Amino acid sequence: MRLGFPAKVLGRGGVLKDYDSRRWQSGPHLRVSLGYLNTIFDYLTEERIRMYRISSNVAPYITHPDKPQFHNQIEECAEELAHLGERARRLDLRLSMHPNHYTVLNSPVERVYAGAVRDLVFHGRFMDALGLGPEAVAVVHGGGVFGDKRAATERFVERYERLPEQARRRLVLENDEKSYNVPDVCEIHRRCGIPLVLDTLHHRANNPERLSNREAARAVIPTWPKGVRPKIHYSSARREDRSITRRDRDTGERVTSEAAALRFQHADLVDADEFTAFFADAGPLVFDVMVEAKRKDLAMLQLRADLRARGIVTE
DNA sequence: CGATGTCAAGGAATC
DNA sequence: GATTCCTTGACATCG
Repeated sequence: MRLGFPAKVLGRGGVLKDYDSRRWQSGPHLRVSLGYLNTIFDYLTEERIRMYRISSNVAPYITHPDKPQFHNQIEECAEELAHLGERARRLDLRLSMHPNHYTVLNSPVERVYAGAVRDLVFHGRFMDALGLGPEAVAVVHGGGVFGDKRAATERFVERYERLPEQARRRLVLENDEKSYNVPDVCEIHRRCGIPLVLDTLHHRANNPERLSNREAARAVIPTWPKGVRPKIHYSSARREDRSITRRDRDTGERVTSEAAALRFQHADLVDADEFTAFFADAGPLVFDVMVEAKRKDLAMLQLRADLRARGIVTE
C-alpha cells in the first residue's frame, strides 16, 4: 500500500508551489509548472513518498476556447515532459490527476460536454507525454443529475464509451457526496467498465443504503483491470466543536453543553484509529491511498508514522 | 501591508 | 430567465 497526497506541499518551511497560477495577462506556462514539479519531486524523494496527485491546473488555459496562444503547451514542453516523466519512473512514483468540478461529462449543455471532452483529452495527452503507465489516472465525478438520474447516468455511459481512446484509457470514476453514491457508480461501472475510486468521506456523506465501509470497498476496489493496483481516497471528517447554550426549562438557568458536530469537510489530519479499522475491514484487498486532508503532505506523513507505530508498514 | 474583488469554466435551489 | 450559493485558493488591485 502506498500513501500519497495531492497538489500543494506544506512540508518545506513555507509552501512549494505546484503550478503556475498567474493570470493569462502574465503569460503563465506549463514549463513553469514543470519546474515547480521538479522541486516537488526533490521533496518526494527526500521523504520517500511514492504517490502524488498533479494539479489539473498544471497547464494554464490550455483548453480555453478563446486563448489559442495557450493551446500548444504540451508540444512546447515535449522535452521537459519526457524528462519529468523519466524521473517519475526512476522514482517509481504513482502519479494521478483530478479534473475539477467544472468538467461535467454528462451535461446536457453541448458546450459543457465539449469542454469536458477537451479537458479529459488534455489529461490523457499530458500523462502520455510523461510516458506514465496505466496506474496514472484522471479521477472524475459522475457529474450532474439534471432532474433525471437515469438519463444522466445513461449519458455518462454513452459519452464515456465515445471518448477518444487517449482520454478514456485514463479515466476513472469516484463516488461523490451529493449525486452519485457507491451503488450509483457501481451501476455505471457495470454498464461501461470504468474503474472506480472509493472516497470514504463522500461515502459517509452520501450513503442512503447504509453500506458499511467493508461492503463499499468490496464493491468498488475490484473494478480495476488486472495488473493495475486500485486506489482509494481517504480522509477524516472535520470535527467542529461548538458550545450550545440553552435555558433550562425548569430552573431558567443557562446551561452550556459541548457538542462535537461532524461535518463532511476534510479534517486537518487523518484519524489513524479510524484508518486502521478501515484497513482491517478492507481485508485482503490491495490498494493505494490518496490522503485528502487539509494539511496535505503533513497529514500523509503523520498517518504513515501512526500506521508504522501500529505495525502497518507502507511502501 | 492588509483588505477586498476576481477568476474560464457548472449545477442546483430559489424566486 | 436571473440571482445566489456552493467552496477553494491565490492572484491582482486598491487604499
